[in-house]
Amino acid sequence: MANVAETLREKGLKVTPQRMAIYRMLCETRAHPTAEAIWEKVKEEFPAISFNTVYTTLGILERAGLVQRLHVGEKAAHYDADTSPHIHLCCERCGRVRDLHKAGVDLTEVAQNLRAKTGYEMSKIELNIYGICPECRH
Amino acid sequence: MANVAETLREKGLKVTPQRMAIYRMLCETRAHPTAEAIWEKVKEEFPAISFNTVYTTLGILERAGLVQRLHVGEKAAHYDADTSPHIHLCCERCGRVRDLHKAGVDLTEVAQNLRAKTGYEMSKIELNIYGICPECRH
DNA sequence: CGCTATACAGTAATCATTACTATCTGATTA
DNA sequence: TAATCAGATAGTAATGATTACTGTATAGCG
Repeated sequence: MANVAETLREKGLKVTPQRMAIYRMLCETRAHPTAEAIWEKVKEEFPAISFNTVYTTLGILERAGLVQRLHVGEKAAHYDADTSPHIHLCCERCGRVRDLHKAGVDLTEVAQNLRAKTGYEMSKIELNIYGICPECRH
Repeated sequence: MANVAETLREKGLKVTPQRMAIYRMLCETRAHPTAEAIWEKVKEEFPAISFNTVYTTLGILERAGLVQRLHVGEKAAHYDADTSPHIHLCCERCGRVRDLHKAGVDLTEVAQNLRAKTGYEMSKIELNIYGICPECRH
């Protein structure tokens, strides 16, 4: 995370100002923004950037393993620069998504056990929990 | 499951032939079909049934707590008449979704622990694992 | 600097899902 | 059993997220 340009180059991606802005923004937030929210933020720096560029760039970053695409709920996807497997808590009222790293469940370990038991070659594990956050319960 | 009509009536839903066919089909399969697949199957019995009716009926059954709507992958939702919280294994090649009830993780217990720890009022828990199934690995 | 593959902006197309509307039907009451 | 009515159905249109396409611009490399 020290050098955004270097990280992109290591993955074989061309380094462009738009790409750097998108990836840097994701690394600096903990809010799990949607593509639209990322677009709004990056437009402050690049007023001419198109939504399409943001969207396709996020897909490129995901395929390069630099960001995680989250499918919480049924609406637009959220993005996370933390690619380690961890739990996501999603408030059904305000839509906010939070990380939960320590929860008594080691997802990597669960995946390892299941590989031996089921014969599946695991590639991704998603644990999403929905509910109402303390703030929304007044 | 003994009597589909009775189950619907208990939930305060009107009992119609289309509804019974949709719900019965879901109870009898273990394949986690999409709305489209359900439509194709039910059309054998009701050739005039519309996709929309299948789709909205599935939403009604979900809201009544009779079926579970699964968001595995990024494509169309899958449906499951088993509403207990359990793990879903999804093959990224053939798209098949399988249940996994015993996996060393008690999802209900995880949710209980998190409620105390985070203050969230949990309502739903989703654990999806993606990979390649043994069959698709040849 | 000049070349080439690829990124960008803008727009159009696709796909799942939801909304709308005019009939039709299951359940209830007389 | 017939009348009534809330809600279900079929058909179609609208929405919203995602993907595809196209002409131009730019990063990386010699």
